[in-house]
Amino acid sequence: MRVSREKFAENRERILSVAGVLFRENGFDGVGVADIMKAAGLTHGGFYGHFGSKDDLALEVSRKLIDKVEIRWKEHIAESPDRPLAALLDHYIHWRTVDDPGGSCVFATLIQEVSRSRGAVRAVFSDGLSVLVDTLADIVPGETEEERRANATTTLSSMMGAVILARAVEDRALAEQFLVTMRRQLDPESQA
Amino acid sequence: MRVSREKFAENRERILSVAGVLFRENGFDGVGVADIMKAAGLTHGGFYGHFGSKDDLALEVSRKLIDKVEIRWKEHIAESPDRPLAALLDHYIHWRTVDDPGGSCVFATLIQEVSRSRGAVRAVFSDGLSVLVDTLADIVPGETEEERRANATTTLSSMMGAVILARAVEDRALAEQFLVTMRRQLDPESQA
DNA sequence: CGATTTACATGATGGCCATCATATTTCTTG
DNA sequence: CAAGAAATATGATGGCCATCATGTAAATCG
Repeated sequence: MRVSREKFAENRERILSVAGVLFRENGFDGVGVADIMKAAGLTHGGFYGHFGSKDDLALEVSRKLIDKVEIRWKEHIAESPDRPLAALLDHYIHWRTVDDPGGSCVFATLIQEVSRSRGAVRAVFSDGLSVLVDTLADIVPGETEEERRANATTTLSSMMGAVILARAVEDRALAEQFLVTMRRQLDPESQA
Repeated sequence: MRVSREKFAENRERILSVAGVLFRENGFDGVGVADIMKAAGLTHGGFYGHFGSKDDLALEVSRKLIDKVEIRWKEHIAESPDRPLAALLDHYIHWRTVDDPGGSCVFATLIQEVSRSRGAVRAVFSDGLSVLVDTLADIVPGETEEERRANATTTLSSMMGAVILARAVEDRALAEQFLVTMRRQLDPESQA
């Protein structure tokens, strides 16, 4: 059954959106094309009218999710010109991030699987991380440009590391320690 | 063709060892039973004479690799009583760790995949992280016990985060930044 | 040394998955 | 409104994978 041009575009977007959630929740390898289409309210066969392959979808989803991270970070920074780092950290180091992987930062969910791969998806992730370092370098403390870049790389590793470990730990209190202590350490002056 | 009792035990160990490398390199889902057996110099059928299932193997490998991390950390600490944290960091935050995932820390390779799962493997990883926090709490700076534990959780997140991100980045210089700046930040006084 | 056990090899089996072929139904366009 | 285009559904297809069944040869034990 054919659908309207408009519905078609809507379906494509829904596939992308649903795939973004499922990939982050279960990994690229943990979700099948049929799962994605079902979650989008369609059947598996129609997939190839929208995308050339699952890899193509993964690439497009990756790009979209990474763009979203960059945009969201810049929004948080722009919205709190007086304490941009604090705003960003309050947003990122949060139970929401830990408890809802499907709606969270792609890097905190898929970076290890992507690091094992070669090809376009890995390149997109790599470039995305580089952009985040640049973004952080504008808001972290430091006397010189060099010092700020150094601070940006450690801050990025630390915030992502804390979320990744908090997710792995079953003891809720310990998970909270990962979040709270890191939040405090990365910007002690301006706590939420 | 039957093999001696001794050879049997050797084979079992080789399967465990080879699986440890392959799992870390490709993820649990990225390696098949046949791959593992082939790498161990055997054929796929014999696998079930050694292990009940692939999941059983994954659990046993996880335990072994986590024990190995704990033991290695304690060795490094014991071998450098004057600068235990520095010794540990020099060992962990290293190109070797980044470039040889198959021989490196299980957490730095598999923690995200495990975090998505439920069950025994996840519990083992969770407990393992807890032990590492305890271990770190004995060697990080801090006036009070509480302060040291806080410091331990952030240190653990940060060192693992740095290695994970360094692996994801294709630009070798940026990867080095992740390592070097984190190494310096976590124990500025005693650099290698 | 013979009988039996047993570790491994070979070769199914069934399930899942990415992809494709075809049919169907609805939109679009003239 | 009719004819063609096109989006999706249904239903293959072939590959991969975990697991199991059976055969075989070597080790163990009496």
